[in-house]
Amino acid sequence: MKGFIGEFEELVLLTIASLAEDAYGVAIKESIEKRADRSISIGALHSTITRLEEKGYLKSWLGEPTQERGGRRKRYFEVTHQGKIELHNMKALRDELWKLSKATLSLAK
Amino acid sequence: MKGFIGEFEELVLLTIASLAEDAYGVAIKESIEKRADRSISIGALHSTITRLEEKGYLKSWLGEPTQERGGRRKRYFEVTHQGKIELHNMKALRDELWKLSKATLSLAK
DNA sequence: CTATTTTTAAGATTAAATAGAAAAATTTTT
DNA sequence: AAAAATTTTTCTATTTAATCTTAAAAATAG
Repeated sequence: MKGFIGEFEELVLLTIASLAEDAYGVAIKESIEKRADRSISIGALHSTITRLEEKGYLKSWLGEPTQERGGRRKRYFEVTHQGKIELHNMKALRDELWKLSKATLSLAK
Repeated sequence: MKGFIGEFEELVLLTIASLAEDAYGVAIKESIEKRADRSISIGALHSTITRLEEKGYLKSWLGEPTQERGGRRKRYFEVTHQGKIELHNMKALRDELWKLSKATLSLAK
């Protein structure tokens, strides 16, 4: 067990958090594609989600069938407490490094 | 060619930026270990650095031999303009997601 | 030549991407 | 109403890329 979170794993966790009540596969995919301006495959998303659940950073449950059009029941996701802690840790580290590098990383010519 | 930066690649870039004038292998390794409280191998660091140079996010040059103890000459690193842009993009996306998820990600019980 | 410091290379493991099959629900057709 | 087709979504298998581990090689000083 290692515990580190990859770049895509972190993006998925943050997106799920931002979607709150409506975090299921297809909505997560569309949200990432819109915000990150990057096209992702649903398969890549799903295998990442499975990995995150195994690591204990994500939990899920099946929703009730909606009376809209067709379709399989949605599986909803939520970031666990442990997942939130990891996200906070990663943010704290990056914020510190950005603070230290502010001058160096300026894009001004 | 894809262009995405992995979790460790980003950490390395930020650390190099934060070290400014003294960014060479061993110093980078020690800085990461101290700040991230995570032990890394020098080999993992160097293969990541090589990848970042190939992608154009990092440039390097050999330093002069120091007249201290023995040892090979140091190779110094610097984040390229392209690398800075990538770091800025990643930061902007995460900042946005954090802003949207603030309530959800609170650690309060 | 020996000890030190650092880089570099090779091989194994884990994360992420691609491609597409399988399920479950609704709608249309016979 | 049963069968077939359609829609929406989840899940599986395989390949490719990122990361880790281990250890060898190179350069410098004494």
